[in-house]
Amino acid sequence: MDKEKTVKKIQQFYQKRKRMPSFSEVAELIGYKSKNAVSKLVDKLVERELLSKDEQGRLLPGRLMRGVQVLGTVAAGFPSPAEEELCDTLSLDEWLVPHREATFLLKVTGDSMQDAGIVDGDMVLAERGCQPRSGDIVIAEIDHEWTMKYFVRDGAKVVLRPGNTKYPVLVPRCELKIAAIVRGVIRKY
Amino acid sequence: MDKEKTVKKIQQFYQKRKRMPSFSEVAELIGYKSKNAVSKLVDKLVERELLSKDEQGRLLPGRLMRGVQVLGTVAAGFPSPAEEELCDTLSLDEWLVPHREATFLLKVTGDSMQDAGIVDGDMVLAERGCQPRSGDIVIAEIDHEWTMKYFVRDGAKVVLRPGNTKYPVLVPRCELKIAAIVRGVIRKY
DNA sequence: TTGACAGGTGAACGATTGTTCACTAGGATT
DNA sequence: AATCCTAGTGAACAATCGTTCACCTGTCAA
Repeated sequence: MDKEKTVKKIQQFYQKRKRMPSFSEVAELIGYKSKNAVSKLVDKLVERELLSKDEQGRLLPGRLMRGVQVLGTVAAGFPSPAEEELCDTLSLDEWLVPHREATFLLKVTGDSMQDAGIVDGDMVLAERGCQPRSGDIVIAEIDHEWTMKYFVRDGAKVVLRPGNTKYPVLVPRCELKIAAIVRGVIRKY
Repeated sequence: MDKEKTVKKIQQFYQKRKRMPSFSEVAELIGYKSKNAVSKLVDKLVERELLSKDEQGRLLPGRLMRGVQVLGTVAAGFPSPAEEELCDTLSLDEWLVPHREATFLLKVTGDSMQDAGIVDGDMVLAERGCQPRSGDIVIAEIDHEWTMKYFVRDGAKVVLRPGNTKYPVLVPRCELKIAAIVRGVIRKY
């Protein structure tokens, strides 16, 4: 049986059932009648690092299961199908969210950050409990009002600068609380 | 044992081991000495839809395992911790990538789409094999050169319009191939 | 023709799975 | 004081898990 076909079948299984198949299930997937054949096949796939196994022998989902293919750049030309094989794969969840507990998603309204490429309707990935550095985009409460702005430290003074020349720079009068730092932007069409 | 604590322990286990724990493992996680207690506890968590089970009784990873919290909008004010409990969670992979096989990630170079909020260094999620509609952003080969532009249909004529007034509209001379449609944009800081 | 070898079958193995039963201890209610 | 209910223990159960063995085919090289 073709090894690539097997991996694809397992990928489909994983996507549908949200877990890795057992050896018997793999046998059923690719038409084998014996778990042993699967065992040998899996061992070879593990050797090639296309799959990996538990300490109990169970199959583990690797990057091939969750990820999305990563190709080159647009301007540099479109990669040919032959090159795609060599490319890496990436799990969006793992890539964008290193700390699940402290991270949340926020919908953006308004155009006050459009020069930063963040427009109305975008989703913003924010991480709580971090120390902001000058230049970071932050979710902040300034004088009892919530906004998303650039965090700029100018000597001892701290201001919030919008990413749009239409709006003024905000200087905190009585209070400034930084709730979270923006770690990523997501837009869906 | 606190039910929320249990779910969090399971979440940690899932994030570390990339699979759901067995009942014995759950028992070890939360300090039980009997699988039966776990069985009853899990049944209640399933009733509350905090977990779900296989047809074989095994635990399945739900949205709680993969997802990121979704909060409200920035301009509308920052939700209080009390509200967060009610909020939904979202798996980025499942949300952004409905068709894994046909989707890939591309790095953006240049500023030809900056008015669309796509700037240099962004990652773009593109889907192969779709019919583009007028107004979609596409990855295209025009006269043997690859670019990312708006796809605009004007009667029988088709042009590629950049998202930046600095650049001219592209009218295909000899050939225009649409390779993929841009489904999403991802930026990481 | 012979030998080696990869690929698959089928059956048995111990280990671990989720489920189920009987049972105990502690609170709360009646 | 008597009752009910929840929460947890411990042991037994069939089912399934991954592994391993002997065995049967082809195919390719010597």
